[in-house]
Amino acid sequence: MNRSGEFHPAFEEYCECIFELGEDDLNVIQARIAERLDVSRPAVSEMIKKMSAEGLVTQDGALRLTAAGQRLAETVVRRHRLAERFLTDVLQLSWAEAHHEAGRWEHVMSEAVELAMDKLLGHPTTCPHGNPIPGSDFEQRDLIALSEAEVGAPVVIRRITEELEFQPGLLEFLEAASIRPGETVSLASAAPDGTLTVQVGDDALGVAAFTGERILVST
Amino acid sequence: MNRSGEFHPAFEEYCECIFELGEDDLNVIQARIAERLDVSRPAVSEMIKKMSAEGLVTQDGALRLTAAGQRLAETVVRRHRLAERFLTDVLQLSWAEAHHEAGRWEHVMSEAVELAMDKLLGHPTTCPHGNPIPGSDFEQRDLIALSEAEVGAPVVIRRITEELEFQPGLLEFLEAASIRPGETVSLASAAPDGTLTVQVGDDALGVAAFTGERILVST
DNA sequence: CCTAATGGTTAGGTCAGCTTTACATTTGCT
DNA sequence: AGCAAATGTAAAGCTGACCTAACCATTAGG
Repeated sequence: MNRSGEFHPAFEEYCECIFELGEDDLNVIQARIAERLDVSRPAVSEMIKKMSAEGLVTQDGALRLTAAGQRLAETVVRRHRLAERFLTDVLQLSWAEAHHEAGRWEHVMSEAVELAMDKLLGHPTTCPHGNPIPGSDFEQRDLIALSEAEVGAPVVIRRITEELEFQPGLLEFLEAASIRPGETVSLASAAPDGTLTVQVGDDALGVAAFTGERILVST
Repeated sequence: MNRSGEFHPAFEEYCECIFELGEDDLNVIQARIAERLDVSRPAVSEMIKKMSAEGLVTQDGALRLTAAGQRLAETVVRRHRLAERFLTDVLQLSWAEAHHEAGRWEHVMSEAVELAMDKLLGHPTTCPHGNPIPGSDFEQRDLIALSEAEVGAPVVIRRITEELEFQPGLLEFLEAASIRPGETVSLASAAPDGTLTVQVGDDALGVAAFTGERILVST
């Protein structure tokens, strides 16, 4: 396996997870990693220890990726999101299929493939859900949560946060309802408990508070 | 991992190996598998026992794939060769890169990807080295070994046998020398020990006996 | 300020897929 | 037929990545 120096699916998976937790503005702690990767806390503890020994993370106070860890994480996330773009744009898979597939591809793509795919796709800056591709010339713009949008005002969907990809079936649901980057929608109403009613073309759609806070839009 | 019923990289690898040994008209025995997969004979013995229990192979007398084993093998080989085609034709990787990459992709591609890739590529019938893609409408034609060709007579390269892909560096060498399916070459001479001199355009190229016996051509 | 929940770690165990060493068979000649 | 080489298998052990049970440390609120 280990043909090219690095390459360690488990380390890659953990680095990616830490990276994405940071992206989602969540507390980067072992317990969160355990949840996302669906493994026990001891498993994470053990793994972090090994990664620490390998110089991928530090644990002085907070859990942080080292420069090497960051590099590895960005590589994996980049490959994941490029793969997703390829799978949806070229092979016409659905979001959900693409997401699962990419979760395996990311550990298997070589640098040559990464480069070739990037070129083939015309150097995309985001994955199909709008999350930025590390290393691309993605430009940050001011986004607000869908739940923060003004009722009645049109907004453009920009990004479905990585965290939502862990909600079973949600990607399929959002894709089917045309809640995807680039679509213009508006808030029909917001219930006191945070549940939203979103107007998508002629259709109204109920969106849970948790979800509404994790869909980013521009005004 | 195991989301879709089957999926067991090790079993896949062994089934594929058995399938390809058969393709190459070699004795399908554990010792050959051990060599090809670069593992110890006991490892193979153990694995075969498990695969036997899973109904993938039988061992009554000769080692044989069952119907289920054959199906799995064909799926993996099909994915491998489709991936190779994609990697060379679309992503412009070299043979050698494609071969290594495909060796990982084959275990990671879903059926959806397999179908989409097949369509994208226009239902190819062979991999870049000319080996047939299982499930495609590949048509067997009469081929002879390059070593059997008549000296001076032009022949068309059709197939670089799977066995040669295990010779380190050979794929790169052949590709660089334009020994690839579709090319017309001729035998300039054949030494008594079987070593060939092949005329490729304006260049002459020495080819080992072992290699010459495993490159198939049509007259 | 104390308790309950949350988070990290230790200890001990499992499982897959390997390894080496050793031994028992085949096979393939001459 | 006889013997060396080639092949299969048993035994014991390793490693990576996981698990549960149990325990301590920390945090957050009422």
